[in-house]
Amino acid sequence: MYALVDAVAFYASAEKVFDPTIRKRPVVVLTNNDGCICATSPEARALNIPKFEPYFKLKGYLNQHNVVVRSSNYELYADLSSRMMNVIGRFCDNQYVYSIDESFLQFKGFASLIDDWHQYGQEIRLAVWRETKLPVGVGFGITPTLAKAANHAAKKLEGFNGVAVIDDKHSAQAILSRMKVTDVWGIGGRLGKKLNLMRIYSAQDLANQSPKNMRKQFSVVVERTVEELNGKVCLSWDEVKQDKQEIFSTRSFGNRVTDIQSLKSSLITHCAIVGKKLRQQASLTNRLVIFAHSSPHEDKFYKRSYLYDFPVPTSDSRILAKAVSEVLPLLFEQGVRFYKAGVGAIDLVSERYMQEDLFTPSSDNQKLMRSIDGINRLFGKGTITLASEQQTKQWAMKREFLSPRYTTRWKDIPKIVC
DNA sequence: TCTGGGGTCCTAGGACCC
DNA sequence: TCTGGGGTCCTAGGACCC
Repeated sequence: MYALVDAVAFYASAEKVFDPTIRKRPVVVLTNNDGCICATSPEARALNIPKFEPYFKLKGYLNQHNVVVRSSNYELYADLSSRMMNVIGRFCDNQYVYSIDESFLQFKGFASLIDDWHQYGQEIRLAVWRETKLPVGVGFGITPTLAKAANHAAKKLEGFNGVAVIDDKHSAQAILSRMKVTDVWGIGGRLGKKLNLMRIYSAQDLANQSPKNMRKQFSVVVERTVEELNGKVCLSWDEVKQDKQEIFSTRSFGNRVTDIQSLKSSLITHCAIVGKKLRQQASLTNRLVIFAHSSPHEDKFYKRSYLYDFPVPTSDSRILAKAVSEVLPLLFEQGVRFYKAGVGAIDLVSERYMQEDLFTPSSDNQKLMRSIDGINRLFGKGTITLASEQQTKQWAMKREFLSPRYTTRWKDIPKIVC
């Protein structure tokens, strides 16, 4: 048995944790640079506020309905996320944190101890609420895809109250026939349109298809989805939590960047982020993509990207940063108003199978990098950085409606006034 | 005044090689 | 009369997710 547990409108709910005055009000949270709306509380959803629309287009409507607007407060969300994940992790044999607000659970030995999954789901919800004040939905299923579907039902369909269980053909059919095909994990708008043309409208319609045929018409991914909807596990636990094949860090700038120093310091910050993520999954990269471009909404779109090949695969942030320094003059052009830049590690290999180069002595210093990761974990992000990250913060993002970092900064700690 | 997210994986098509 | 291979690598764009 698997479960998927995730938070209801996580960012919006996180904003409500330490601010009870907005608990009952519509809340929206914006993406980086206050660009788009990326989370809507149930009250905001009731006002038909769409997700991923540019904020400036909806400003008037939001004001008119007295909607609370917040910038993304990642420090807060990351901390609340780890608290939430800790609580959830107590309830299963195996937990895989799939994104900031959702985790898959696997039940092996635990399963024999549980006789009522519905009740167990409610226990999880209650524990998370009691300890973090975050509302979560719980879906149980005999495959990961069915757990996802149950989770959708738990939160979006009438009559489930936050928990849904798919443990046989019957319960699967009852839920899948009430779901649109595009509500299935992995089926988006484009595929949905094509499927509709084939008279496949509900999730159950999709489950009724022949997997072989779906592979022919679409891809392996759709084939596996159909199998999973029918209770056959295709995404084994190891596959669900597979290592990433590529790791990117990219960001649009708070203000357009026109000088080479700012571009450099942003790119090197991205290197540090990518390096850290590589080390987290014990991977090394053979090549780095480095890119920068102007706004796609501008008349003449400037875009350049370069591939940098390392003689020896690495996860050392300093070596990644050196690649940026080399490529930078080719990337930068005077007069361009840069809108976004980033780096991506592609062609990853496991640390375990690292192939040393006979002629290039390794300058990779795993121990140093691990120590830096440890110090930053202990004393906070940014305690130790590469010097070139620091040179300028001109490019930092815009966050006009930022709430306090209640749990990660002493000066922001909530005060109780009697 | 101007404003438009971030991340991952897959695929089709082209270039190139023998 | 008409016909012409197979593999690898790269890139851009598509698709999906939250």
